[in-house]
Amino acid sequence: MSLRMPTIYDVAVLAGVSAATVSRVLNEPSKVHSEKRKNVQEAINALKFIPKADAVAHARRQYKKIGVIAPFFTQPSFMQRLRGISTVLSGHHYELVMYAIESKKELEEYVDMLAFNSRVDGLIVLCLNIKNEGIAALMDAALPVCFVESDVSGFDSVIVDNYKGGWMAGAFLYGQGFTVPGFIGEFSHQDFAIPAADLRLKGYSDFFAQKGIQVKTENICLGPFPEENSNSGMQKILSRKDRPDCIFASSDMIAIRLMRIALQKGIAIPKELGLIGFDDLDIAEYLNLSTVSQSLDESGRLAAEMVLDRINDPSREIRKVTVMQKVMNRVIAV
Amino acid sequence: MSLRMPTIYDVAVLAGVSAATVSRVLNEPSKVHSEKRKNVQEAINALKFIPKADAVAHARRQYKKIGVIAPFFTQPSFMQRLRGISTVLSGHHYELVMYAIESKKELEEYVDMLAFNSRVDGLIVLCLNIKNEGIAALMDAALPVCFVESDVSGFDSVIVDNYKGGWMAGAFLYGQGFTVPGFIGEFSHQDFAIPAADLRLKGYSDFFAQKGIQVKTENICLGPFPEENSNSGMQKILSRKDRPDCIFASSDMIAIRLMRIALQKGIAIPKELGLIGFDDLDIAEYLNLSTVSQSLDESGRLAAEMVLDRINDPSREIRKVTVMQKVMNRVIAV
DNA sequence: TAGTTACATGAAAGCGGTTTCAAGATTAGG
DNA sequence: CCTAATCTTGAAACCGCTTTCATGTAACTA
Repeated sequence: MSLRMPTIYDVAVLAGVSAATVSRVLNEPSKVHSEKRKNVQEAINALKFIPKADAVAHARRQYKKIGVIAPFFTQPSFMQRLRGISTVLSGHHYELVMYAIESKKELEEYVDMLAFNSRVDGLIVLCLNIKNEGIAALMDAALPVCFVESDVSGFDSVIVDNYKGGWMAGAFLYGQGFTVPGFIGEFSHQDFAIPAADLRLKGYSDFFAQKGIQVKTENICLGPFPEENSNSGMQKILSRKDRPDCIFASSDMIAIRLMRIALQKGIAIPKELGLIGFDDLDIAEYLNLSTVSQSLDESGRLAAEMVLDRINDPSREIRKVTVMQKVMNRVIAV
Repeated sequence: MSLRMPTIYDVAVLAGVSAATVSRVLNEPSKVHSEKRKNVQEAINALKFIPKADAVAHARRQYKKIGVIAPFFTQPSFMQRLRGISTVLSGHHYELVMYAIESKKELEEYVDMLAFNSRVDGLIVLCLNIKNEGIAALMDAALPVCFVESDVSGFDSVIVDNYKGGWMAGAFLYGQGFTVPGFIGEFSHQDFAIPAADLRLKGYSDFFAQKGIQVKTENICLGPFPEENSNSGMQKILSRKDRPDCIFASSDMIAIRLMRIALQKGIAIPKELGLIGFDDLDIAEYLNLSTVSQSLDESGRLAAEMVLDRINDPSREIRKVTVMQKVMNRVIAV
């Protein structure tokens, strides 16, 4: 093990050229005479020279890093978005650095730091409610940012139409002949995260309202989950004589919980109970759960592409993309 | 928006001191006379100076970044490990950068790059089978590395005893009175990932063998999952007259799939069918699935701590930690 | 053949901090 | 009051590349 790794100067000396020339063969080989180029290459190989990413970044003021900030570990859906982001970034040789935030305070600190201390070339913000000061800081810093699930004026965003998603869930269940709608969901209790479930419920209710059907209060069950099992809200709703004949769960995680409870009670899905979730997590497909897909992977991909795009052209017009949603109708085969 | 962000030199000029002094008040305030220190602080505030992380890293040759390399998006368990890692790193102001690998080739490329081009201060390798050249490169680079789930000589590791885990699963089911053991699992088909399921099966079989019971071939169902639903291997096994009375699933994901199938068939768990998974994903608790916990969060935490430790003391002895496993006995309450 | 133009190259100036080292100013010790 | 030890400080080197700019050559025009 060599104590000191070779530098570009070592290569330059060995090849009998200047450091600038070595840099050129590394970055724009065509600009260097073929013969010299060959020498330099040999020197590079001989010394096993590999440019230090750090020094390159410093000189170019380009870090090749994109930050992703999100309350990662609260919902599995983030991971799926991350997958989409990761695919795009690694294809463009960008690093993905995770900032997992867990409190309002943390959020503010991270935003400030990311805005002003030159750590990343761009930022993707997932489902986070950044307040005005933070937004101003990001704007000031002229950092390329893409918001996912929130529409911040002056910034690119990937938008999820939760209201419409709820509407679609309603339409799906209604289309299957169900007429006594129920809802289970968990409203966000974190002040720094974007609330989504309530919008979904709104869309769902409005759909049924428009058909002259009301989603009754007693058929709405709000988390937090998991809770005590035996007398949980889900249990109770399903046990009632006049229980809803279908349920929209505001997320797949909640839906599979309900699914288990229902099956355990001997209630067949979807025969005796309509069920649709929201997200389309991998696990939904795995368990054959019908759900409203919000194209998680793709929303990640989109966000990553938008950030990369803006890095290349910081002055391009602001772009807002609404992600496609679709109902995944899956049959729980027997 | 200022076109140019203030540098340490701007601060120095404004405060009437040298850059070195500014650097000192930033890093070792006690070493600078209180009066000057006050001036400098004021200048810093006035200019809203924030040191560029990049420049600091370059000067200190310390990036404050730990890389985590793993086949992230293949198994949900990685995310839970990541959570443990993330907690520790953010507590120590280290960034977490994800390298998601998806092929053997990618693995080799990333390892080489991480070893020699100075991107990270340390590396955590999850469930990856790095071949000798790669190991040698890491060794050469003297990069602090911690392997999780593989024991590489000369490096710190967090080890999971999959054989023992399988054994424990067997003991659990046997302890509940089950005597016709079945197994479902998915053997790794990726040449770059650590195979775990087969070891678990081995431990499981050996436990029963030692009780004079054989895990019959026809009661073993190997993936890949998901497969065609109606005539899947899981379905078939559960439909047989002489079906096993208990099942060990090599991962929670597989277990919950089986759980759904069983409940749907009206087979009560654990009354009519014993079931235990492996991993203890969040979802296992959520669905009340009994499982062998491999302390995912903690294994992440441990790995992160070991890497940080070694960064601080590169010459400390190699450390191998075996992660605690325990059976989580959960009752699927009615 | 003289005058341009295009190409190839190296010196030197960044990038923005940290850290060593030596010197000057203070304080302490005798 | 003099010498030694301790504090404070700034100059300068350093981290390891990229990139601009000026210069020297070779290749093209007219």
